[in-house]
Amino acid sequence: MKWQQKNKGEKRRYGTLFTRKGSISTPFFMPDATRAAVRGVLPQEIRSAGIEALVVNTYHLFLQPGETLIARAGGVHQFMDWDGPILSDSGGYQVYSLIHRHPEMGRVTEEGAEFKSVLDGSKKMLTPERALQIQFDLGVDMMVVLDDPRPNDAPENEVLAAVDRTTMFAERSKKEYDRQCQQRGFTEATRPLLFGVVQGGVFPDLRERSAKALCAMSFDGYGFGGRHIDGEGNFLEDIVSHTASLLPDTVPRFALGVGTPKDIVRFFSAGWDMFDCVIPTREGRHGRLFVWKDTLTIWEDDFYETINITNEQYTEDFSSIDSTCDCELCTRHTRAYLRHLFKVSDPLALRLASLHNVRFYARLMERLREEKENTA
RNA sequence: GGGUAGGUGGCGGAGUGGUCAAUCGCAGCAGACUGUAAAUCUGUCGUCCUUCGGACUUCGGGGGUUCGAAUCCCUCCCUGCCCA
Repeated sequence: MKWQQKNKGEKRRYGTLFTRKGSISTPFFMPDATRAAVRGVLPQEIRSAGIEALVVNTYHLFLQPGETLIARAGGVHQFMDWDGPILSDSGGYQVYSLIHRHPEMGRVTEEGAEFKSVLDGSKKMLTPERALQIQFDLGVDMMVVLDDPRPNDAPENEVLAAVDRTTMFAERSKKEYDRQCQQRGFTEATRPLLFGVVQGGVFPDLRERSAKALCAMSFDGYGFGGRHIDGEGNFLEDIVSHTASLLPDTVPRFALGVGTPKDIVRFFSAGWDMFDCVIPTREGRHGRLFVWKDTLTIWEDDFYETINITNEQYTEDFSSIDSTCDCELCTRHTRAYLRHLFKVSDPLALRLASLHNVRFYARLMERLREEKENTA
């Protein structure tokens, strides 16, 4: 058993995920350490913020520095100094963000994803098998199969084809996974977890088709693939709930790339357990800070707000970013100081802001777990 | 003292008779960001008016030429560089 739910049968799920690097209470959030670093922040600081697991990226580490080097370094944990569980995304998102959004950057074929490297333009082939091999070389604890996400405005026939390709990729991935486990001598207790990713875009029947095919392969967990918002930014509540309902309730559900704090709460309420997103770090680097509205519970819609710290109004604001936050930034510095650090482009600004937002996300997950008695 | 290059919007710096309220960069102001091509990108950026629009005042100062001047002429002021 890799995941155990404490409140069986309920939609909002509280459980424990067991990985070979230890167990984690769900729901939980993983900051993205795409290139084996949570941009600008030390692993120790991430840990102190209450984060237990990270996400690294197969495609990016494959390109640089290469999985062989990381293997020689003793694996990605040792390489980046992170003891806790690490999940690697497969490069499937890059199929979407690089190839589908910029067709000149590559193409997806039946064989796999053919990328034009973002570093030097050279051709890089990522087959489902290769993606798995790389993840084994990285030495991560949770793996994701290569998938083929499509934009939500893609026509149904295109999404159907992507679903079937994702299914085919998943089959090959599973086969390669079993082969690798055997070859590397992993036991049931030491093997990394493998996640399949449900595609199907905005079409319920395609989500069903995808989930059904994947579930037949018995993955350790399933991901919500593609995007959960439409072109206007509306949350696709029905698709998110529907997709969760298609999955077995005995395994963890991973909402890939989710999301804003509000979206995470929505996903959780729809039955999802694991999250990762670039928002806390990227938006932190861009000067947007998450702040609690402390009179409200997280089940209400406006439980937080964001402030753009570079705005003029904070020039002489000597209060803390969030008086209820226990991060380095909030306990020791003022809004005016952080604004100043951004204005003079000091790297410290990026670090403090990222760390604060990560702490906000970690605290959000704590509150999701703590405030369960308030669930209706 | 002689020569020479120049003085343009907060700064740097284009433009050298109309299409110039004036390219562009920086700074400023605001917005975006969801499995990271992101310390990035977008908008705005003389003043005033509610606007896709309009009005007004600008290119060192003053005067002039012209239907029309940041651009041409005269004059004054100022700065850099070179020679004494």
